Amino acid sequence: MADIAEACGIAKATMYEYFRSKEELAAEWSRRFRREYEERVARDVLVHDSPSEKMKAMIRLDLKQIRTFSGHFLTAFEANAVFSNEESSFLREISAILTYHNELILSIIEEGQKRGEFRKIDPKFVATMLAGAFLSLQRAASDAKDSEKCVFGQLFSFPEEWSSDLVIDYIFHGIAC
Amino acid sequence: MADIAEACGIAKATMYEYFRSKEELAAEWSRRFRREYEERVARDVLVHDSPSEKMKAMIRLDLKQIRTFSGHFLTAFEANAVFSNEESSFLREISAILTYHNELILSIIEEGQKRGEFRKIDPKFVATMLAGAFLSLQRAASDAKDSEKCVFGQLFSFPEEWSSDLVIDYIFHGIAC
Amino acid sequence: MADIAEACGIAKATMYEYFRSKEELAAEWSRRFRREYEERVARDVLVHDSPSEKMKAMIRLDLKQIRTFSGHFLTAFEANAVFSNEESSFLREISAILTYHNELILSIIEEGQKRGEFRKIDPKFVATMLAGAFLSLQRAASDAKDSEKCVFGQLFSFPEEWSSDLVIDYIFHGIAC
Amino acid sequence: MADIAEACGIAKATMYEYFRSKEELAAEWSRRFRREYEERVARDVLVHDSPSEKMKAMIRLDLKQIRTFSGHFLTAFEANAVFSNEESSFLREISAILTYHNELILSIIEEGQKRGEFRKIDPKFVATMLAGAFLSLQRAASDAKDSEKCVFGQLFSFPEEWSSDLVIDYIFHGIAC
DNA sequence: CATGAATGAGACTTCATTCAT
DNA sequence: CATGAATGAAGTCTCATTCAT
Repeated sequence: MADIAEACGIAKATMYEYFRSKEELAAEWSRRFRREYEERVARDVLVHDSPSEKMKAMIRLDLKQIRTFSGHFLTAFEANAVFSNEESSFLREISAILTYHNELILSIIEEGQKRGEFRKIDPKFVATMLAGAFLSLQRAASDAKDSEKCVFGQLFSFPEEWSSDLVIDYIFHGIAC
Repeated sequence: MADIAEACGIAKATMYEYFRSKEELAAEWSRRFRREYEERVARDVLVHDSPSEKMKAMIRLDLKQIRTFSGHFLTAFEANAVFSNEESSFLREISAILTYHNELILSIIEEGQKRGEFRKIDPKFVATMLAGAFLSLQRAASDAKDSEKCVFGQLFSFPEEWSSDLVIDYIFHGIAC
Repeated sequence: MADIAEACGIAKATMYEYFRSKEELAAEWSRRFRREYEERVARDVLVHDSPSEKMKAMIRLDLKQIRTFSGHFLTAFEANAVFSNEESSFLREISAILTYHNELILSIIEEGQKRGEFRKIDPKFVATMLAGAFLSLQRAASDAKDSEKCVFGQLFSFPEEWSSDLVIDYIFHGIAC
Repeated sequence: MADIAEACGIAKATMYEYFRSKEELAAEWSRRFRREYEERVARDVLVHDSPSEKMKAMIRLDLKQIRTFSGHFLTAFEANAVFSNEESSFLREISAILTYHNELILSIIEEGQKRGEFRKIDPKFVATMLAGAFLSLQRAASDAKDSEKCVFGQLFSFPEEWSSDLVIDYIFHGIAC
């Protein structure tokens, strides 16, 4: 709280005028991110008809998100490890974000399998793989920005060449020839 | 520190006979994990000749690790977000683990591309994707164990069916038909 | 201060237009209570000639006060324990209320002893006893209103039957046959 | 907590080695006081047969307590006003002390009325009166010790002459001739 | 070697108070 | 005159760490 207050140029006490607690601040941050993300999905992803197109659109959206707000999904993911109180409105929001993302992937995969566009792999497994891919890219992007907190950055830094086309190609066709 | 001491059945103060600080304890834990992992890689992965076989062996090893010590890679990954002091011996070790893992993948991929076994994709990108995949599986495994701290677990729980063959198939051939 | 402002339907800051500080607000509240009490004493108590009648009138007045504004004397009494800053205008006022009450009792008792209406007991002691009696009744009345904060209320609740006649009889003749 | 720590010559943090919270510290203090008081009552009061003697013994005990530990009953009484959280182990203890004291008085009075030693006055009322008397004496004693926090002390200071005989006489026979 | 006891530094939070508008 | 917004000071509590025994 002290660090955030200082970064905002206000006093610690001032933060409590806007958020009841640290918990509530984090929850509100998550809530806004989720709402914004859901709107974008509705606008950019769900408008497509073909599951393959939906999948590609989602990958493009996620990559754009990652480049713009590097850290959101990542923090959401990690927050789970740091906060583990019961009855945490923050954790509940975090959970809602990840659940939403997973179910989105799930529904796309399942529809794609029905239509014969995707192979028959356990869709939950695919969703897990994709979530991991985005998480890792996110991490790379975040390291690129803040080289002090860097782990992956020493090796990779999410360069421009890692376009959505590259990601789509990898996810659709794997590494084998 | 109190929790660890209790779990070990010793007094908090006793821990400082063996480790200079919490930081150093974590660093030592990472160090041992890395050494052990490197030994296994030498024994199980590097013995293979073909890059494809090496890759498959590595996937099998990582999955076994995940099922056995669910939490190590994950914690390593997340630790980066929690600890961000400069001059942290722990962070340096964490970084060493991830760097080792990445360079292992890198070298396998590059060799495989030379031999024509893998497609020409930026090997750093592939390493990032693979790291993400393992991370996500790890998370699923960890959620499966402790359903209270669960995020992904509400959907996925790393079932037995997610065999190394499934992971290999996905990574080698992607989701497209 | 926030609670009081809300109860008054004004902003916290507005309170500082009328009172320099929380301290001063409390002091003014005490001052008004004391003035009002002194007026009532002049009107209802001092008009009597006989000390016994004065004493009875005072008991009746105090009981009425207790039933009407349960909490004033009590708060005055307890405030002493909570606020203990030196140089407190509030404490000085509180002290003035209790001092006034004590000296009133004192003068009645002393006159009553001169006239042979009361036994020869240290009048200061009697004043202390009477103050305690009123305090305890006040507490009972306050508990009766707010049973959540109740301590005595679990046993006693200041019922209607505890009339001024009962109090007068007890104070005049004690418990012995 | 800071004040108590300083008075004990230890660090604030050290207090939390012995008491889980401020609340628990207060509760433990109350608990010990109550146990000690109950033991004394069993030893000095309940051994008597006649209710009058019991009453006198209790008055003597309370006065001795007041002179020795000035502040306990008083603080117990006032604590009720300061702490008003639900689920407060402290408040529960405080309540237990006052309830114990009240029920002791009640039982003595009722027995005394049966045996014809006391007049027929509502015993709950008498208990309330007596509690008030002790409270007021306690306050006087406390003021006498700490003249800075003094309210009553400006008038009264619980002199030696206020013996238990004086209190007994007053409570048994009142102020009238 | 092991530890009970102690603690400094810092975390989150509250509240009376101020001040520009 | 009234107030929304801001805050310093203080309060309760935690935790990694130290040290005498």
